[in-house]
Amino acid sequence: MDERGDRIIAVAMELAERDGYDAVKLRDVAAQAGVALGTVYRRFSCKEDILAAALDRQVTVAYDLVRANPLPGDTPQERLDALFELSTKTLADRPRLAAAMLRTVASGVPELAERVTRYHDRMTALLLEVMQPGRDDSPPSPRERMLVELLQNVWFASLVGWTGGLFGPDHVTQNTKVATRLLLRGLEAPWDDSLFPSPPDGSASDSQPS
Amino acid sequence: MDERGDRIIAVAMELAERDGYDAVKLRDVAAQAGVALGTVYRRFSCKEDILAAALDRQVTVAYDLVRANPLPGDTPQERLDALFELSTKTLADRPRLAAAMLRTVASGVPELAERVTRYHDRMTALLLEVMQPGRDDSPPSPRERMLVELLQNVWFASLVGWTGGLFGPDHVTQNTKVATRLLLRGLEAPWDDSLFPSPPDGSASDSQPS
DNA sequence: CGATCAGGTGAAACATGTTCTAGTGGCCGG
DNA sequence: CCGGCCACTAGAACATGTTTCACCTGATCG
Repeated sequence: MDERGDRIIAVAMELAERDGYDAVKLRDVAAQAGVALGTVYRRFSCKEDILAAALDRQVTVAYDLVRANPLPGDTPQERLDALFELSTKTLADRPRLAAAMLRTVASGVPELAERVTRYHDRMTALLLEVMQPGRDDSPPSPRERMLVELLQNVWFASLVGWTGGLFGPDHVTQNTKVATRLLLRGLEAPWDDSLFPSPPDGSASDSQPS
Repeated sequence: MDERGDRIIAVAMELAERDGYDAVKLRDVAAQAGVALGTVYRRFSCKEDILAAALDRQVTVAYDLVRANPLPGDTPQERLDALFELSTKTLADRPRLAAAMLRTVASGVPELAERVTRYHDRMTALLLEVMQPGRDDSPPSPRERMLVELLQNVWFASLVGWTGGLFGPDHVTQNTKVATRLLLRGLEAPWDDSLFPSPPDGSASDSQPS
């Protein structure tokens, strides 16, 4: 449908992949997408909006992929490991594109809040799906929400550290793996539920694990 | 000593605090700092370099403060809570400056790698100091390193979520608090040390906790 | 003293994100 | 068919990060 918008995103991703954020020059994007510069700005509020849209697209693709081909592993921990390893490898294959998209997420531009929220929510849904394959879209328990949020935090921040040159992609996988184990283990024990905020819809909190 | 460099950083912070990242216009910075534009570029490789330097300065101030006035709390957990709460509040008081600095850290610009590393290392030292006040600079154990790294990850990513408009600053404190508890608790149990990579200097790994 | 040099200055020039304008063509309700 | 409207286009215009240039000043060294 939105042929033009799609082409713009695709071209921006190509340019970012090849030569990084600065190489995504909107005049080039417009030219290679076969549209005028004004059209780019009709569809997207700014340069970073395009890359945020690219991220949305990427995570949607990943979600559909995982729904179609469930990840291997008999436990949530194994499947989470598999997911993060796969995702990190995918990003590491196109490091400049990854850096450009991460930078966009962290830019804090208010116009991007909606897209970033969408990205975040889809990533959350993906993690929940991986933890419990085939779950309906029943609301997760507060502790599930928290676990998934913290794992995303660790993964995201580690990726930023990687793109910032602090360490290599292996470190990202490593951090995430350790976090998964520590957090899952930390959640095994009983908890003061006051730690976990009630979900916005006010559903009942889950019971303690055995 | 570096009167000019200091003024440049100070002016950039003022402008960022008042009106955000885009308001840090280098011509204005130069003018208000009383130097020529070329001088700005002699000291800093780019706009983001200035903000990265500002972040370095901020974390150094925080470190000295904590060394001088130890945080309250009888356990590492309590002191970590106090540190993150104080730090988050400090950032939340100047949200635009915080957003500008976070954005800079996540920009992935290679020229910033050194400063970002310095920021990261100082933050690490700060966390270690808070966990064990008055510790000499003996190298931390692998599990201490990992704990501190993961906590930084959660804190950083939550801050990014806040500056991106996903939620308020309370959520940052909340996330960090829960992470502190889960990770500390997760670390109480014995661990397969293969999870924790050896520190770069090759010092012996620490023993299991009782 | 005179040469050299590092750093500073002011201004221009350039590159690119962003905005604006005028014109064009197609589509739609009447 | 007509008039209005909306998306698109080409291009200029503007703002700001970045680079470059020509020149100056003060310190240092021989």
